[in-house]
Amino acid sequence: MRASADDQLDRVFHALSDRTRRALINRLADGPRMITELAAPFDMSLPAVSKHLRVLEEARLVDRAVDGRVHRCSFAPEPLREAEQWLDRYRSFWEDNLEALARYVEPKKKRRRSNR
Amino acid sequence: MRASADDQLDRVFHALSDRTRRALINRLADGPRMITELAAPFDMSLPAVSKHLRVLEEARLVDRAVDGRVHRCSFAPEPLREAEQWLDRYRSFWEDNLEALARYVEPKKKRRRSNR
DNA sequence: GCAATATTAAACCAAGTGGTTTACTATTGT
DNA sequence: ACAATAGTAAACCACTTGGTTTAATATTGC
Repeated sequence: MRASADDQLDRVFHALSDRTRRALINRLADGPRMITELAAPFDMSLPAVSKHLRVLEEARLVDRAVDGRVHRCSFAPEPLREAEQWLDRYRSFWEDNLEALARYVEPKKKRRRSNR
Repeated sequence: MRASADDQLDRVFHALSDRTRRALINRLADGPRMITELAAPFDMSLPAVSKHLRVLEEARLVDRAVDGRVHRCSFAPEPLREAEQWLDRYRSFWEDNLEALARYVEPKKKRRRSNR
């Protein structure tokens, strides 16, 4: 029943690929919230938000503590670190671009990593 | 016809949510490749890979230069920077976790950002 | 000219997505 | 006991996804 690292990255990036879910993360980063609270600002039904939260939970980006009839959701940042680690392998590429831009507007520094 | 920043993030994270597409990016990071070359290691049909490349192109993660019958694809890193910038707003959260772990295994440094 | 090569197009399919509405369950306050 | 509240479940829908296979198009080498 081994969930591969690829499975986990699939789930995390998928979870992040919807703006409603990104907004939910953003609100949760301010602190735990019950589901009705979380859903309030969104122009969609409560079950719709509930499903989005489930996707976030499956990606382990959200934890849920049930207390009576209230489900209190909290932000679980760890998977974002995994996503960031994947991106990090390509950081030098886009940083090169920034450097290229810097060279263009302010041609002072010397280039690094010109071999591509 | 304004493509919002959210649209772009939707497309990029969606593009990254499939391991085949992540693997394609990984190969392209070694340098431009024609499509047949790119498709070779994958256990799927050429049209399937072609579709994945289209998804990557729509997310602007891949550029294509057509030269005769050969389409040469190259890695376009810029959108990864945008994705990383989104993630960056939450970096302190998972770095806190690393600090917590560090404190646990090697309880020497003092804590920062304990207020959550 | 013609066969081989590189690639997309089109039609199809099963499964998944993102939303709805209408129940339903469980808990709480009075 | 009962009404209100918090949330999920289930059924449904249109659309998308990720794959297939079978054309079709364009270019190249001989």
